Amino acid sequence: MEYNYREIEAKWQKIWKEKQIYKTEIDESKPKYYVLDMFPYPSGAGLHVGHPLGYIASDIYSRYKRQKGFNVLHPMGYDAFGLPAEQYAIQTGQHPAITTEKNVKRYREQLDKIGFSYDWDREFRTCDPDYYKWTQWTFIQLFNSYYDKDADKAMPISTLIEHFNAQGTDNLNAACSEELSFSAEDWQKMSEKEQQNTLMNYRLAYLADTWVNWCSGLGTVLANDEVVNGLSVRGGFPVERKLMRQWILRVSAYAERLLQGLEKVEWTDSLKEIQRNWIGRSEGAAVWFPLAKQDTSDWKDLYMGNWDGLRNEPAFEIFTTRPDTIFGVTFMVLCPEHEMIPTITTPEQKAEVEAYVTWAKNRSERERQAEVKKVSGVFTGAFAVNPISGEPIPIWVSDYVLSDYGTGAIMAVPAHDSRDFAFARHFNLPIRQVIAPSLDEVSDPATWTESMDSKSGVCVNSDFINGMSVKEGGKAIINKVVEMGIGYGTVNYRLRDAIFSRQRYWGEPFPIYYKDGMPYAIPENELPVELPEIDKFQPTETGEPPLARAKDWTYNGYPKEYNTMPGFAGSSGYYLRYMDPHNDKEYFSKEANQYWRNVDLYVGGAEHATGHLIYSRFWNKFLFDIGLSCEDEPFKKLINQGMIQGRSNFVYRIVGTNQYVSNGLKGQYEVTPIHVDVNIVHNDILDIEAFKQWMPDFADAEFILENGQYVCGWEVEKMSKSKYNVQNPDDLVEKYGADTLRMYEMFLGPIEMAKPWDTNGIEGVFRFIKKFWRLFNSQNNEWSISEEEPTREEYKTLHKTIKKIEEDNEKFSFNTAISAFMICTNELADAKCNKRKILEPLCILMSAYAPHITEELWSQLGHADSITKADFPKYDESYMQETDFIYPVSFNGKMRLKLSFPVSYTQKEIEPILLENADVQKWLAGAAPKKIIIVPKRIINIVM
RNA sequence: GCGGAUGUGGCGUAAUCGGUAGCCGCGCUAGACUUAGGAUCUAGUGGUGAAAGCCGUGGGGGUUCGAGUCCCCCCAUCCGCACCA
Repeated sequence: MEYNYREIEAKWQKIWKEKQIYKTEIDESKPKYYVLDMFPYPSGAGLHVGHPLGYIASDIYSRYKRQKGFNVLHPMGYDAFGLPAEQYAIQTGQHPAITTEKNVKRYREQLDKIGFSYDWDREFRTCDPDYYKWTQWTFIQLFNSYYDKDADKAMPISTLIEHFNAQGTDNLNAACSEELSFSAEDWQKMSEKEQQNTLMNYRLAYLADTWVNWCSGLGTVLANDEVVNGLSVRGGFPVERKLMRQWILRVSAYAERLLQGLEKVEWTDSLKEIQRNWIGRSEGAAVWFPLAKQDTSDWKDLYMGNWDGLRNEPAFEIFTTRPDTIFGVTFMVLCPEHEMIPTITTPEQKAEVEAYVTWAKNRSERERQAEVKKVSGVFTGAFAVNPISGEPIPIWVSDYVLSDYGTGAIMAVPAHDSRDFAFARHFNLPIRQVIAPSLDEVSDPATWTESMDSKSGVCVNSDFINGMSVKEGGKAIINKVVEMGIGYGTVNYRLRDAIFSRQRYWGEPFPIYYKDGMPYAIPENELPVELPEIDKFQPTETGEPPLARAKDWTYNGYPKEYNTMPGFAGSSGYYLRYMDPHNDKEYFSKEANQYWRNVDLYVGGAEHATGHLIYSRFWNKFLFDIGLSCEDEPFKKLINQGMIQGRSNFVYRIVGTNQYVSNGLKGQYEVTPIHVDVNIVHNDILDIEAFKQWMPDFADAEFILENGQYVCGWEVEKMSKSKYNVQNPDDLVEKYGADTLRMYEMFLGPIEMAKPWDTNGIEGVFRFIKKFWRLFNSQNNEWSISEEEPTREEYKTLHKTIKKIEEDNEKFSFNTAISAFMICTNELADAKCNKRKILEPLCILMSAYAPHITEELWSQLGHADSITKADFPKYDESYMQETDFIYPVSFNGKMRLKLSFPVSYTQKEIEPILLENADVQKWLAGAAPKKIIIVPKRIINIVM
């Protein structure tokens, strides 16, 4: 029989489906292994060859683990809510559910053709009400929880209410938006609304006015990782800052645990580093700088409020990582959004400050980022007091201080901070050195060209901390401010709370209604809150989100929330749902979770480093805290597949003509390179007729050829439609079959490396597959298998391959494994080996890579059961043992010749034979060797 | 600017511990079969040289009997972050 991949692949895909060969159930008799691909968004464009790269790798590993006796969970589904479908709905009026359904279907068709071993019974989509019910349920749990820092976990909000009833805020150590202080009595006296408002300060899902990334082009708010260079990732619309009332998740409460958890997971260093940077832990001190009265100089007198209640008096809380430099503070800077600005600005400065604040607030994020180096700011006219030195310092406003990091106010130390330095130089503010390499190496800051940001050195000009190191000085200052009651050592994180509201239609509705302006959760037994039908997918005329268009969008007469949840809501806990996807009583059963626990291997792109991979870790940790998930890290091992780049081809048009010159001759003309469809170019040779028909412009093109051919130029670029370098997996499956595509994708190189896709190379893998087929079939394409006992050499080839494949599978080195299959096939073909005892185990080895052809051969070998049920062959060391070893003999480290010695020979036995050898003599040329190094079974080196 | 990664033939890549640099493919060259070849098979293929040989893993230094691999300095490319106090 001839190798007919179309027939074979269709046949087995059908049988696997009918027999539900990949259906997975809990099986306590086997160890579990959970392999997951990152949740795909089914886009309208379908898959290109870059997408399945990770899927193929995870599929190979899943199949391998099954062969090794594991019960493997390998599911797939769709992250189906999202902006593209909704944008399309806005343009065309077509419901996003219809678009999504269509795209999902296309994705599924493409995936099915590649022969993946997913358990499709577990498939779900984030837009299924059966699934988003649990997204909403989790939101309610977050809403009803707060973070207790002493217990270091989430706790029910009812516990917090008990605490308030008993002792107010005394002894409370909870994550919050703002430090509050009230007694039990105060609490009890509050109205329900006031109490609800107070609780909002602590909830893990809370409602607050916040500065957001507003994208008017999309009509919604975006997360930080959805904005790049001030433009939306989807659509590329400009993004501005806007103050809006939003749902927010208190992710920051988990910052430390998110950081610590990275120690426990096997991710790449670079990915962990990206997360560490994103979390951005920095140790330092919080210090209150009191506002000064005018026209006095003693600071206790200057200070308008009383000493003890500094926290609540007119004072500015600042955060600094360099408390050791506090004697070098010469001014203070507030962010333009700082609430104290209107109160402290003096009448003379009012107009100027207001103008600056207005300008700064209205600037787009893009403008601000583009002009980071440009110094701007304004003096408020007010002074603060340095509480340690007692000096008055001017208070400035500048947008180099950010409102959402620290407290939006800083103590400026221009001598030791480059940004403060630039600001001081620009506005001519004093610069005072307080850190020097040593006590006698003080210099005049007026002569400096940059600040001294280094953390090594000693404190100078710093009163009681003079001579101390940066570290000691910092500690001393923290002790001092604690003693004075005006500060404390603390840790700040760059990680911000996640804004969770989107002003869009195509997302999960919030299970929330409003009573007296306060949000309340809809009872859990009434979930899901289903997405309503609306007439148009646009905001209302009054600017409300699309859900405001829904008829009767109320709960017991109270209005429901108009916002929907963001894209990351549904993808934050999906891996847990796969464990028990059809459960309508709970998110997932305890039993399923106890068995499957967490994802052992997660495969996907590095682009999710700061989005999905932070949010889902947060989500999982919360579910861990409330006793749902039994593991606090969701993804044990993670592999980032490298991007597949496109390989573009070019033709060169001579400027001003319709003449095209071949690549080798283009230097002689002035030319414009033009992208040409890679599908009409073969091995860089242009199909001229196809080119002429490709576009009307080229119909009467003329060519200047070299050696009778038109040679195209090429370049590695992003794979994109506009560059005509997109490769579609369907076309390749059609032309070569899924097994060849799977193997070629893996053969390209290490999985985590970015590499260009070059379709030319696929022929080599196709040839290999056909050669592999011919091991089982004679030259006349007749099935031909011998039952003869293999030779020792044949066994050696097999067992060498078993060993190599096992090692390579374990380390995800699939490219080298395929090379091993090729070597094995070449050796067996050379030996004309068609023996069952060799080919059967080889089939099993290769079935993880090429499931269709091996299943077909397996069945022809007479097996009734699927090859997917076969065990991984056992490696037998004894076939590797050799009596002789061929030593490379080098002179001064350069390999010159090879000599065979019995492996049992020692240095003493080898040396005399070696020195007598004629070739060795020739190389020695009469000289006596200084030293002879013999590493057993490795190398001989003669030093001359 | 900071952090991370990567540099090996014309191309994708390979090389457990420091031990034969270039495995496996693509492409290319020659040949066989063929009406034909973008099919198949065989042989060759890092550079240079007639050959012996010499030179070769981004560049420069070092350690070593021996360095693609370890150490120091530099260069290039890619990715991430970027007023984070």
